[in-house]
Amino acid sequence: MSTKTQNPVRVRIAPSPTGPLHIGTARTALFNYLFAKKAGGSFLLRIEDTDLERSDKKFEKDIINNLKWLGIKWDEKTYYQSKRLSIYAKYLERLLKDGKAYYCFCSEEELEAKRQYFMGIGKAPIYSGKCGELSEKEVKEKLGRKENSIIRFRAPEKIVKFKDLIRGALEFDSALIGDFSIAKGLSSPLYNFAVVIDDFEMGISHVIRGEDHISNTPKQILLQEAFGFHQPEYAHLPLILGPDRSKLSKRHGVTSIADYKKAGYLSDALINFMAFLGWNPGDQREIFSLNDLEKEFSLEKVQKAGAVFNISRLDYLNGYYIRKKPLKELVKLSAGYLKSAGLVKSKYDAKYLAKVIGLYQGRLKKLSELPDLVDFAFKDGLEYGKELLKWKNMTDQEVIVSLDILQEILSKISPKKFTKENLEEILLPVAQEQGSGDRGKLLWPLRAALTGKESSAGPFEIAEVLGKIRTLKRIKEAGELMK
RNA sequence: GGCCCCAUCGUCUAGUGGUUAGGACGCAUGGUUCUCAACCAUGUAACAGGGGUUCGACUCCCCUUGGGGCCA
Repeated sequence: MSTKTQNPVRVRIAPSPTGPLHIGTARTALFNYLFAKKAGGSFLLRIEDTDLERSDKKFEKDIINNLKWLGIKWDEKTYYQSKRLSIYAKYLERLLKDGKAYYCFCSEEELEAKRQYFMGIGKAPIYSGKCGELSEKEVKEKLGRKENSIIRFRAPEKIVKFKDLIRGALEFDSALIGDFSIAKGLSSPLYNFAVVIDDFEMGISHVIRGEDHISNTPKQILLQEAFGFHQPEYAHLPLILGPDRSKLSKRHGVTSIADYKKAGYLSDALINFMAFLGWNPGDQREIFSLNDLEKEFSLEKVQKAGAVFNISRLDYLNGYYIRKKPLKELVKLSAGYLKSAGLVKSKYDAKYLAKVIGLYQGRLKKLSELPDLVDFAFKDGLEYGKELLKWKNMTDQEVIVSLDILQEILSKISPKKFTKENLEEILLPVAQEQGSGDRGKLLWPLRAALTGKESSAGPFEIAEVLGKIRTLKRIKEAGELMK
C-alpha cells in the first residue's frame, strides 16, 4: 500500500510499572517488536507511570531488564508519562476551553447509585451529563471551593467505526458510552486520555495491544477526533488465558518473566513459546528463534481466540533449547543455580562443571532442576540406604559380589584410561557374563554407588567425570554399607 | 446489567466449499536401555447445538448455547 511508504511503522509497548513484567505484556511487546522488525519500522517503550501510588521504580527496572533479557530491544530513548505531564495539561486545557470537556463534581456515591439504577433497569450505565450543564460561573465557584472534581469528555453521539487488523470492521454506539472521565485533574490524566496524546505525539502508526482494550478504542477514537488527530491502525491480540480460560493473572500461578527466568527457563524457549500463543507460521514448523520470527511474523496469521497458557509445552520447548545450547553457554547459565545451592563456590572449575552439566544436558527441562541432579558430583560422602544398591531382587550377598568385581576390575585401569568408552568396553562384557544376560546386576549397583540416586546419567560417563579415585572410594563405601 | 469479542482433539493450532480433518505438546503402548531422560515407532482424541445458503458445508449467513473482555 502506498500509505505505508508515507507513514513509517512506529509501534510501542506501554506497560505500567505496577508489577513485574507479565507474560501477557511480554507477549504483546514481542508481537509489536516483530511487527516493527518485519516492516523495518521502530518499536518504542513508554512507561505509563502516571499512577504515582501504584507505580514503583523496582517494577520499572524489572520490566526493562526482562525485556532486554528476552532480546526484545526498543528504539529511541525510553519514554515516561510522568515526564510528560505538562503536555497532557496543555491538551486538557484546550479541550476545556473548547467546551469539549468539563469539570464534573458528582460524588462517587452519587455516580455509583446511578450506575446501579441503570443496570437495574437494563440500560447502559452512562453518566447523565449533569455537570456538563454547569455555567462557567458555577464551575469557577466550585473549583474555588476546592470541591472534588474530575474532568469528563463531552462525547458526541455517533457510531464509531474502525477497522481492526485482526478482527475486521468493528463499530460502537457512543451513546452507550456517555461522557467518560479523562483526568482526575489538569496534572493527572487518566489512561484513555494519556494514550491518545502519547500515541499522537510519538507518531504511533499501529496500536497493537491486548483484546481487553477493544472497548477502550471507541473512546480513544472520539478523543482523537476531538483533537483532529490522525487515527492509527488497530490490532487487538487475543488474550493469554489461565487453565480456567479467564485472563491469565497471578491467581493462576507464576506470571512474571522474572520468575520464569529464575526457574531456569531460557529466553529462546520463552520467545518461541510466547510467539505461538496466538500466532503460527501457517505450516507445520514449530521451532522459531527470535531471528526467524523477525522474518516471518505477520498480523494476518494472528489468531482471534484466546490461548490457554500451557506449561507442559513450555517445558518441552525449554528442554529442547537446553539440548541445543552450546555446553559452554549452558555452563554459564547454570553456574548460578549450583552456587546458590551451595554446590560450587563463586570461583569454580569451569571445565569440571562443563563435564558434570554435560551429563545432564539431555535430561533437563529447567535449569533449576540441576542442583538436585548433580549434587553427587560435588559432595564428598553420599547418603543413601543399602536397599538402593539392589537391582530387582538382588540379595545382599549378590550386591557385595558385584561391588567386589567392580573394585577389582576398576582398580586395574589406569587413571588416564578412565574414560566412558574405555570403561564401557571393559565393563559391559563383564556385566553381561556376571548377570547372565541381566547387566543390571553389575551396572545398577555401580551407578547407585556413584550417585546415591535411583535415576541418573549412565554409570560409565559418571565414573569418567568422577575419576578413578573417587569412583573406587564410592564403591568401597557402598561395600561398607552392605556389611 | 449494558456493550463488545470469540468458538477444530485435554492444550497450542493447520484448514479458507469437495481432506481418511493434518501437525505439535500431553497421555498410552512398544523399541532402545542398569535407571531416568533423550530418541524412534504406533496409538488416543476435535469441527458446541440448531436452522438456512449450496449439488455439497469445519469452512458462508442467522439463531441458540457456552466462554471471555470492558464499563466500577
